[in-house]
Amino acid sequence: MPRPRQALLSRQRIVEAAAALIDAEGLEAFSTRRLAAKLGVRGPSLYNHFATKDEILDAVADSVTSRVDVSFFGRVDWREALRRWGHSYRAALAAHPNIVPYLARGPGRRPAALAMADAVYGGLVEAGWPPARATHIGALMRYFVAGSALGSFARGFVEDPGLYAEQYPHLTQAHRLAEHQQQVDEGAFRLGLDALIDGLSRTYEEHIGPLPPLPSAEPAY
Amino acid sequence: MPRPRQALLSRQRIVEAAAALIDAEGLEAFSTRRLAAKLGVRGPSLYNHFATKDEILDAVADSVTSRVDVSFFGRVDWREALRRWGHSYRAALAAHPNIVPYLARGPGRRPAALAMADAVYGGLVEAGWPPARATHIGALMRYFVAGSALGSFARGFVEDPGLYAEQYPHLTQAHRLAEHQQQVDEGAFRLGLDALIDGLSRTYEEHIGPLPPLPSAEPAY
DNA sequence: GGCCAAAACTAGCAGCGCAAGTTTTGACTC
DNA sequence: GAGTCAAAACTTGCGCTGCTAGTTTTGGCC
Repeated sequence: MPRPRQALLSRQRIVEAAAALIDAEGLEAFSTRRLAAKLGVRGPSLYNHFATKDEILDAVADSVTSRVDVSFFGRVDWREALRRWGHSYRAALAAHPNIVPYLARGPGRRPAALAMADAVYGGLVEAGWPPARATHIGALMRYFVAGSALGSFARGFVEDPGLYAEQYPHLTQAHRLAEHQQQVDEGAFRLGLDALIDGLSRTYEEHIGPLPPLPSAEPAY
Repeated sequence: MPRPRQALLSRQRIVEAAAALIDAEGLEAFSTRRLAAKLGVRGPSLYNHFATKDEILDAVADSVTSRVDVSFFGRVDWREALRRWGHSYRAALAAHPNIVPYLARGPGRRPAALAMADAVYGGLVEAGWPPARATHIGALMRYFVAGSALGSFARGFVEDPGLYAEQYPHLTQAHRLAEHQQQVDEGAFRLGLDALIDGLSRTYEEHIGPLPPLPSAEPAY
């Protein structure tokens, strides 16, 4: 087939199909030929729109990042901003866990990732954090969120009671973790995020200054 | 070459060479043929010792995990145990960052990973944490450590001042992050780990009971 | 109406994981 | 000591991979 009257492909169509393929089958199963087949086209046609496979992955990664909400930095108390950002960030990544290892390479030249870093860093500095500490907080939040979205903790345990019973005296119930996967993973994330922000608040009070009381309820235990 | 008088390969030799290759060139560049070449052998010979490529990766992953120290769980205060474990865990993973995405799939059936989970969970329950919370703490620590070892935050920013100057008002210094990569990444990890443990301590006091004072110094700011 | 870039194609390269079958060696059994 | 068998290397080959090169047709612009 030579050039068709109506273009079959577009960057957006490719990115959407790529994201769907990665979600469904994982990063390793994602190949240019399989992606092309999904789009009704032969492999090399993709190279009319992207220079390399990595460029496609970059575009998918940035479309995921673009769904993270950072609008509240500079608008609400930094603790609350961090909390909302954390949840939004995790939700965006957990919706596409298979590209998280790729995302974790850092912002590179991806505009959405850079815009997110800009908003977070700016908001923290404005809130009184020294620049070096603002950098650290942005980094440690990425560590925690990326780690939590990278792969389920609960699903990492095999559903085979016999495996644990013998050798691992405290893991006799581990085979049931997969049943409660979402509660375990989300509960752990919430506990960690609340603890993190709580701990950072104390650091702030010790080294920077008093914090206003937060109107919101206590973190759920 | 038929069967040699002295076996050229062994599981241990393969695992060591595989770890070195992954460290040097990354998970994607790691292939059975390249690994075999490094060992002075043709690709398929590896299959006399491992059934699949994944089985080799499993063995590499477990050898990394086996270097994490969990000996202090049940022997020192849980806060101190968590702190030491966190640092040991991160050091082990950061020494081989390229296999972290593979490791993050969870313990599976790898003995070192299961032994680590067993020690941590047992120690936390013994310290008074309810079982569900002990699970959460194990999970959130893995999130944080794996995220921090997965990829440098600092190196994720391109060393190109021009990229940031125009569009990202707060990132004018981001191009210099790579210079201070280790300080940034380790500083962020330390700040986060201390905050995490601090926050968890308050949760403990609120819901479980009083904590003894810790003899060690305050966390460095 | 002529020209050129765009967007599809086919063919092909070097490398991939791994299965199948071959050969030689070493250890064990009688 | 002879016979047997598994172990550990090999070669060959399949279908897959990312990507390059060159081809054909189309549509928009001057």
